[in-house]
Formats: sequence, C-alpha cells, structure tokens
Amino acid sequence: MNSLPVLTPATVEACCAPARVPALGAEEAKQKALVFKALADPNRLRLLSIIKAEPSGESCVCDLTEPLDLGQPTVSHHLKMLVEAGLLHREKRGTWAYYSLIPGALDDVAGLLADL
Amino acid sequence: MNSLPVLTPATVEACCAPARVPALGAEEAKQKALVFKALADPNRLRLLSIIKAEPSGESCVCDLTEPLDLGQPTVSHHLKMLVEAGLLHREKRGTWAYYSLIPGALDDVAGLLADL
DNA sequence: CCCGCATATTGACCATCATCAATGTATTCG
DNA sequence: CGAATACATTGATGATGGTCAATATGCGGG
Repeated sequence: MNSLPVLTPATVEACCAPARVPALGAEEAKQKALVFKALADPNRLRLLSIIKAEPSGESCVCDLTEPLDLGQPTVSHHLKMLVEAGLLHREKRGTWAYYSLIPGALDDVAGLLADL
Repeated sequence: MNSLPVLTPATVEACCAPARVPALGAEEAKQKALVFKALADPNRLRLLSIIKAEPSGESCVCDLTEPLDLGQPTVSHHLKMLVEAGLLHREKRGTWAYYSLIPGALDDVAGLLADL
C-alpha cells in the first residue's frame, strides 16, 4: 500500500476562497511534509540533480550508483521514494529502468512553499 | 556548535557560468538537505504557516503550543530547528520569545529547487 | 530452456528524530 | 528578595530512516 501520489498541486478546487481559516490543517501538513521528506536527503537531491542534468532527461539505475558511491539496492530505494513523492517517473524498457523528472513537479513543490 | 545559517541563497557569484559540471556535489547536497529536513515535519510546516498567517508577522511560543497540541518543550525544539535552518528569526522581548519568518527565506528554498 | 544481467525486495543494523517529563534559566512583579 | 511566568535544555524512549548483504524477480541471449 501507500502508493499515494502525494503531490496533488491543484486539487479540484471548487470555485471561491479555499477557506484559509486555521492556517494549515494537520492532515494537509502531513501530506506536504511527505514531499519534503523525500527531498530531505543529500543523496536524493543528488539523484534529482543528475537526472535533471542528463541531456536525454532520463537515467537508469546503473548510471546512478557510481556517482553517488552507493550500493544498487540503496539507490533503488531512494528512487522509489522519489517516485512515490511524485517527483520522478519510472519507465522500464527491457532490462533497464529509466527514471525521469516529472515535468513541473519541482515547481509544484515551490508552490507548496509559496502558499504555506 | 552547528549554528550554521545553512540558507545561503545567492553566494557571491562571480560573473559567468557557475561551472555546473558534476551536477550536485556531496557537500553542497548535504547543506541543501538540511533545509528540507527542517521542512520535513508536519508540525514544523504548521508552525511556519501559523506564523506567516499572523497579522503582526510574529508569534510567541505560548500561542503556538495549543494549536499544535504539543508540549512546550517540543514546540521550542521545532522552532529552534527552523531558526537554525535560516527560516525563522527569534527575538526575545521581556519574558517572551517572538518568532517571525525571515523575509525571502521561503523563496530562497524555492530557488534551491529551481537550480538543482 | 537455462544463464547472465539489471533492478527490486527483504531483513537486519545503526543512526537520527519526535516527543515528553523533569529541570534549568531568565525576567517580571509584588 | 521571592514567587510566578515564559521559555530553553537535558535525558530518556519509542519510532523512523539510510545503508548494506542476501535474495528474489524479470528480461534478453545463446
């Protein structure tokens, strides 16, 4: 379980004011914290950076273990967390798994900060 | 020790390209991760939200324990982390300690995401 | 069909963290 | 000065997280 997309930037949103009464609700805060938890690790930040810098826009796991100096299971674990946070996309082609940034995802996180 | 400001948005920046060669360095990543670690807790997000929503721009600890339903030492602990991350400012007036958002700090975090 | 490769999952270990109770510190007021 | 208030610090505890070794899964090639 727990395959939540987490990053839900513009939920349906009826029409008028979002009723910003009690600042940030407990549940709402927990959801947003999940995204920041995903970003709260140096190696995960480096993963995002490497993938973003890739001209093709994607990287496979085998190209990510060496620059981070981490074991393959650890890298897979970090990548999974980034996918579950809604930041990365995973596409399996043949034996390889290619990870790419979800367009706009990082901007959405910036948006989370803007309307705290 | 460890009273690092952490948030150093626009370091002097010489003139030309910032030499984006090896994506994100290990040390650089560790520093940036510290800021996201500070944001990776629901109650700390709520603290920021409450303080931001305050018309006066500041809140004292006694006004923050109740809405979060947390003990006073716990709230003090969270506030300290936010200060150390460079997000909050602490000013002691009399018996009270007033915490306020450091102007532009959240935007700087958004900037961290932009140029990952 | 079986072997090898790339990746994912499991289980365990150690570190870090969130929380609280108890105590310490400083400031105001009587 | 002494008591009360507001906040910080310490120490302990249970939970969470990062990492690796071992193993499992899934796919392509001979």
